[in-house]
Amino acid sequence: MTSPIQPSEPRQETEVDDEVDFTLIELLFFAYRDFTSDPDAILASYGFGRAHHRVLHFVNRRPGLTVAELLEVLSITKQSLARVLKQLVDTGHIVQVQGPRDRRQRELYPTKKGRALALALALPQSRRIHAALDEAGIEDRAALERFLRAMVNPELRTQLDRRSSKATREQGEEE
Amino acid sequence: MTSPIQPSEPRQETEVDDEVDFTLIELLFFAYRDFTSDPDAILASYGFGRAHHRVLHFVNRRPGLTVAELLEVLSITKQSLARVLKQLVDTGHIVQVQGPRDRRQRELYPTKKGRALALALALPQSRRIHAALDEAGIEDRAALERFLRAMVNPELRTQLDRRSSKATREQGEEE
DNA sequence: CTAATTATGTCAACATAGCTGACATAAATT
DNA sequence: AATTTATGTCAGCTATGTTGACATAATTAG
Repeated sequence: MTSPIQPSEPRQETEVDDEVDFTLIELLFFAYRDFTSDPDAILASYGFGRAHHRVLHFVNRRPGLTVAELLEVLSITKQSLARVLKQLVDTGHIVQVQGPRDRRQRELYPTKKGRALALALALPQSRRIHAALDEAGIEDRAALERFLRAMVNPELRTQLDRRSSKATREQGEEE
Repeated sequence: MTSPIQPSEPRQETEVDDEVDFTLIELLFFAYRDFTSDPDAILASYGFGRAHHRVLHFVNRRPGLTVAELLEVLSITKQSLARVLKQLVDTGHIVQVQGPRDRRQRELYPTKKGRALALALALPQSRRIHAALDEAGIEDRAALERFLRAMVNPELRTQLDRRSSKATREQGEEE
């Protein structure tokens, strides 16, 4: 068994075996793994999974978006959405309203209950983010936002800004 | 169609409806979604999924780690790992070596083929990261690393630094 | 007005990747 | 010699995604 040659100089920050940034790849993996772990306990107590979380999040953020718009943001099929959305409607977290201009469309709105759950799920994630910003001593939050935005496929970046144009329209308070 | 009321002042950066940082939550979601999308096409052509990617990544990064260590890093059960690992072994991407001190253990090593695939999968991710760093004009990469590290649960941060302690041990070249 | 298209819903079958529980084996430890 | 540990394996279940086919109602095009 040949023992490997020890390099005379310590390993450089830039890995030798690659032109590939394994460090940041791995940091993203771990950061996101724990970031998504926060809401899981809450969801489990509702019998919900991450799919419900994503749907509720976007309906809460873009009230009045249509089924088609939601499918586009989530990049899933309508059959996948159907099960999860039905449960959220049945449990009174989301309501479907016939579109005013186009009555084929179903606009999706969170109920009070839905907004409360969306907030409860977002809170630990928000806390984690801010604790990390503090701990890391991040002064330039805007730079982090720019970086994350730049990680998104250019053709999909419109999804980032596109808060619902209907967000300020009339919303009958339901439930 | 009632046209929405235009606020007299533009929306503040700090959202009004929440003490919750929806902006960064959503940016993390989209950034990670597209970050993980890169390797999917490659994996599909091998008949592999993201589970294979994660296993191969960590075996490549921590050559010689044991099955138990891999389970800990991935936070999955051995039954979940079994199917995926078996496929990677059968296709010659990973080899299992009986542990030298403890012969019950199986140390996992990537083959040349495995290393090549791990690199091919990591390349587009690394390119995306560096393009984003450039585009966002990130000068302080260390700050980003600190932030991502701080996002990880403290008790799990040891996983970040723990490059395999056996990485420099003998590795017979196989395949 | 009729025909075609669109938005949505639904049924059925399937794939992937996770899970629990139970049990087996070999090696190490007590 | 008995127990514990590391791993493997079988069986069945769940969550979340997929495709394909078809139905309905509403809008749009001709």
